[in-house]
Amino acid sequence: MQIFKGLCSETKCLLESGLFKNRPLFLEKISSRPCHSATPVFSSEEQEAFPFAASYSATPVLSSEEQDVFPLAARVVKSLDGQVISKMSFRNAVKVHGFPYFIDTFRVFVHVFASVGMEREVYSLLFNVVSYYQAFDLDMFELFPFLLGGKPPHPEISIAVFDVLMKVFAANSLFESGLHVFYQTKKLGLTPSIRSCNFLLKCLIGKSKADSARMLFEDLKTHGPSPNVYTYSIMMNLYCRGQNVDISQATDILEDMKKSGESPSVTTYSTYINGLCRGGFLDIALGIVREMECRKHPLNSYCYNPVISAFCQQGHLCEALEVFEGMENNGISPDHHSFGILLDGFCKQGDVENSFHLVRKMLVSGVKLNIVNYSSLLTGLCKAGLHDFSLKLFRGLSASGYKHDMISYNTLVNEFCMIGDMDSASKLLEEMIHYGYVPDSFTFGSVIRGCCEVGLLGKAKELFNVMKTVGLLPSVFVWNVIVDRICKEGDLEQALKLIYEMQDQGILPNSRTYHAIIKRLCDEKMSEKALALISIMVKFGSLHINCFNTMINGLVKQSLPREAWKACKGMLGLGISLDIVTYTVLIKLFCRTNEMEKAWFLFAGMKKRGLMPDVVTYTTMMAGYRKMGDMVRCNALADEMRRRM
DNA sequence: GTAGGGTTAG
Repeated sequence: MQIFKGLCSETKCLLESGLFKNRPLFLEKISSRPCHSATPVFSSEEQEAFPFAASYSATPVLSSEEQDVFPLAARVVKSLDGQVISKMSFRNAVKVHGFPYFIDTFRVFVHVFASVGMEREVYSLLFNVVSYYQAFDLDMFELFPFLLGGKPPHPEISIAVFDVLMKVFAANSLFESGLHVFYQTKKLGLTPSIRSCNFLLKCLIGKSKADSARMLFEDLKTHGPSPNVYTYSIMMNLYCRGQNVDISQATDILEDMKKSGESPSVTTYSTYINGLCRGGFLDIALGIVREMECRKHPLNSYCYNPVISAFCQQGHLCEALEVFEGMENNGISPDHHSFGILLDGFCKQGDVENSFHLVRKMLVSGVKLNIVNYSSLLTGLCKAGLHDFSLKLFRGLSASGYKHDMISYNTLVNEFCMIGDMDSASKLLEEMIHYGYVPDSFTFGSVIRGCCEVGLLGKAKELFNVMKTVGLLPSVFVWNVIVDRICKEGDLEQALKLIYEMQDQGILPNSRTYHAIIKRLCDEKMSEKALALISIMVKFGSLHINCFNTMINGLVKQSLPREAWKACKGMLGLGISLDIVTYTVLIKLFCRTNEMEKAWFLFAGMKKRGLMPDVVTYTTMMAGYRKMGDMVRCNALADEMRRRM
């Protein structure tokens, strides 16, 4: 065993004999005896109990040769049960002996354990003292000089202590103190271990202290200890996670690694691949996976899962499945996440058949479905219109011992609200409250939208106020639902009033808010006002293509082709490309004016651009030809549509 | 206590 290294053979024999195992006696006595630095370490009974310790019994704990005492005391401590340390209450010991004395004893123990590499015990001791300092609001900065004890540092022991202290501070989110230990350790001419620095870095990032993390990382690169592959992977994760992916910074990490001679690991790559997928660079991500396959670089499910997820999010389930199967063909078994991602993808599309096929595969592979997977299935069944079956599954899960969570409840509540089945939604809502779940913004949003769907605007507004009363800030989604309903009911003035109100409450209207207004203005043939609103909005931020499509559609409906084209050009000028809806609206424009050649030109053009015409596009074209009496072309298009759909 | 991933609305 490593901790026996360097011990004399007699002592080693004694330790290995098991004679001194499970003897918490020593610590208990030490901590319960009022002891001064000059008091002998061992009582007479202890000298009997620990014969080998007797020869050191005259050595004071805090003598001038303190550091020589540590390894000796370590031999004694090793013979005790390590649990003693973790069970020891710093607070109680301080109560018994008083702070000034006990902290001295405590320092000795920390050093004793550090000197023999018993890091767990050092961690436990320091965790105790830091918790005490926190509870009594003491100055953490005292701990560093205190642990030094006013002496020159022992190179190995001090590093072992400060490394753990850094970790304890980091684990408790005491970052200033953690960084202080890092810089003070270096000031003493010592080098903290890169492991502890990595842990501090990871904790900083975990608590959104990105700036501090970056500063620490830069410090490590320039002044050491040199970052290792873990350090780079942690930093890679900073730039690749969450909503704000910074792919250029992430790519710089790879460059930094190259310069420093560190090779990216499969974790570094999988994190980068995740960032690429989240940042919208799916093709590059897939390219990296393929290259890793070609180069026989180690790959695992972490590399494939983000790619599968990104394809699912785009609704490209065929591609997602292809990657999933490709991964299996490469000898990498899909894990629970791989299945979960793909299952959710199928469910979001309401593809019950493929979902259940995958469920069977999961069961065959020995992967047990969890509540997350079942939540996906609940959604899938509802998306396929099988709400009753979804509810049955929901009930069956409870009967099988699964515990529903907020998400599974919210999923079903939301789906029932979406089809306006407010009775079923209310029953579930009551049930979830009965089981102790507090409706959150999502629950309220769903129910408010449900009420709006079925025309219960009064009830929706009531719930909207309840939300505010219980301290839930309605999100922009909830505001939009209300604004949308009010617009649909034709009360433009009230809708605009609400938009001011939401701004006053710090919620910025988004493209969807304005879409509701633009749609209403167009429906009321007030296209000029809608155009004016769009031009104002463009100045404030990017408008979703739906706003332009609704606008252009309104102009076409009002037979204002010139204005429609102008809006279309304006949209292109902003760098927004025409989508299937825009093409369809423009095709409708030409069909109305019997300009079928132009309509055909657009129809062919969209296909050339890779935009697949949908049912609306086909039927618009077909209606145009039928109006012209060209049944041959009309039927040809009907055949083509049947073939493609 | 040196690194990475999946579930709820328009």
